[in-house]
Amino acid sequence: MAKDFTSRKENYSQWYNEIVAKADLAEHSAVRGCMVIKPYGYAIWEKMQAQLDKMFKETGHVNAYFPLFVPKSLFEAEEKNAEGFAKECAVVTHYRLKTDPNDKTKLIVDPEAKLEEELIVRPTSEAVIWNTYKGWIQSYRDLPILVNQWANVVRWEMRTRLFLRTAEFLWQEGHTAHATKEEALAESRTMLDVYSEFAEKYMAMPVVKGIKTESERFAGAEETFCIEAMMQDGKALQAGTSHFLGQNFAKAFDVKFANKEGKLDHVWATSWGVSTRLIGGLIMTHSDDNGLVLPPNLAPIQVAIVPIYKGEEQLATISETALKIKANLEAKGISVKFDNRDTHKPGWKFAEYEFKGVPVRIAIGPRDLENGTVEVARRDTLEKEVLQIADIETKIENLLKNIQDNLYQKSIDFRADNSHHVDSYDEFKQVLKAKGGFIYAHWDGTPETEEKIKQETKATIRCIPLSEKQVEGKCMYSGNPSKGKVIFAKAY
RNA sequence: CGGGACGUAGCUUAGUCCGGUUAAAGUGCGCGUCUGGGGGGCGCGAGAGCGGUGGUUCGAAUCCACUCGUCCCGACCA
Repeated sequence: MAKDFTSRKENYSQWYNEIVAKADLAEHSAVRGCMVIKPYGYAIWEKMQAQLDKMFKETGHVNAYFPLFVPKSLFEAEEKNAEGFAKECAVVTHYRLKTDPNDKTKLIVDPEAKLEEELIVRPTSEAVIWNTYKGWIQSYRDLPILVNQWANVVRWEMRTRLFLRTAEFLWQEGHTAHATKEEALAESRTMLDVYSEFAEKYMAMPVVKGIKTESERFAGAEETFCIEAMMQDGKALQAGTSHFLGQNFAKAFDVKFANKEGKLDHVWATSWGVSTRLIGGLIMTHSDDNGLVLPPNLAPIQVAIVPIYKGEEQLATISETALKIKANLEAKGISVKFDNRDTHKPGWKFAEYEFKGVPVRIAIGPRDLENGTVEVARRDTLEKEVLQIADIETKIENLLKNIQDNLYQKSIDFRADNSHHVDSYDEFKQVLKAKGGFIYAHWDGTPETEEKIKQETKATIRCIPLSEKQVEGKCMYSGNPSKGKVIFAKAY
């Protein structure tokens, strides 16, 4: 079994860090707060990208690329957006280095090479993009613009954690322009649905779709929709956001179009994004005390085949069977690794695939060849069974589906067990302390109350859930009228 | 940015309080050998000058100052 693993119960943060390190997903880099995403971790990101990209295109979007740098004058154009991100921007002030006259082995910033205007390393791309859209849009015939970009952004965070919060991260950001408010609103809801479908079907991570309160809203947005997931420590993770930007950016960048009536109007906008943070969510949703657990739909390796053999001859015989199974599985679109490395023992490989979260492992040894069987182990439950080799491909295919469903169901159950409804503030504090998780409670809709609850308990309003039937009541804190319950939780 | 902890071989750590020969162990790595259905055994070998800089001292991993970085708890945030 896995050795030297911190358990979730012992120390949840340490457990998380160890999984990231030992499953070979990422490591810290020489640059403060920035990570190196290692091949195995990046492979998960590629799987996510491929699926999301497909879904974006199915909903009519196309990809483009905009620059990393944002001139300060553009950045400051949309006031609220600029203000919201100002505290965490990296700024380029010079464009040249030169040899240090005092030490020929060193370089210094050439003071002669100061930029006339500073460049902001994008924390998000609304500014450059809307400045560009200005040139693309004259008429309603130019709309809508449905563009996505895969990019990196930089937010100079104080405290970073691999995947969950890094100073530089990878993401996609969709930026759309529309002729009407209704269309833009519908777009932001469509993308919210894309995100939640992706989270639930591919990540097997249940999410609550909701609306952010004013204080949690994206800087520059009229409305922020979000998906919120629950991690195994009961804390909430904002897994994706979709913003209805109103006409804020169109006004800031003077983007107008002539409508069918020939009148000029400002364009309506949305933006939406998910990031490498999803990998953090994926880890914290499914993994256990033996390491990473990956849902089959996103696992870079879905099936690992481990031969057990003595001598080259036996390996050759086993390889024949193994390669046949591999080919048949691959024909079904299943990714298979036949691990015939002679440099590691079977037991070592078992352990490795286990903490790397490979959903299914097949072991084939001489005993199996005699009996016409293979040993199949599933990562989610750690169960092993010996199966007849006949039609093994269909059995594996079904098993993968089964694992995917099981992980999702387990997460749904976990969330249900850790969601609570409360009516009074005392009860709220007690449940928050004793159980954590999502707490549904009435709130009077004011930022003041929200802030006070945050100050007193560290819990924030994660969202106003969209699916809940909104039943009126009284705010648990102020006693004032409430339009419906909202979700409180401690968050990442 | 505030509070706390920590930086010694690739990794995990002992040694630091109370300075003193050649810095110790496990694991990992290399070679050989026996092995092979859950991180295998035995033998041999390579590998660090103790995060960095500057001080104190006859002598510094150990004491002092500064600095960089990491982790945890807060504040901020996707």
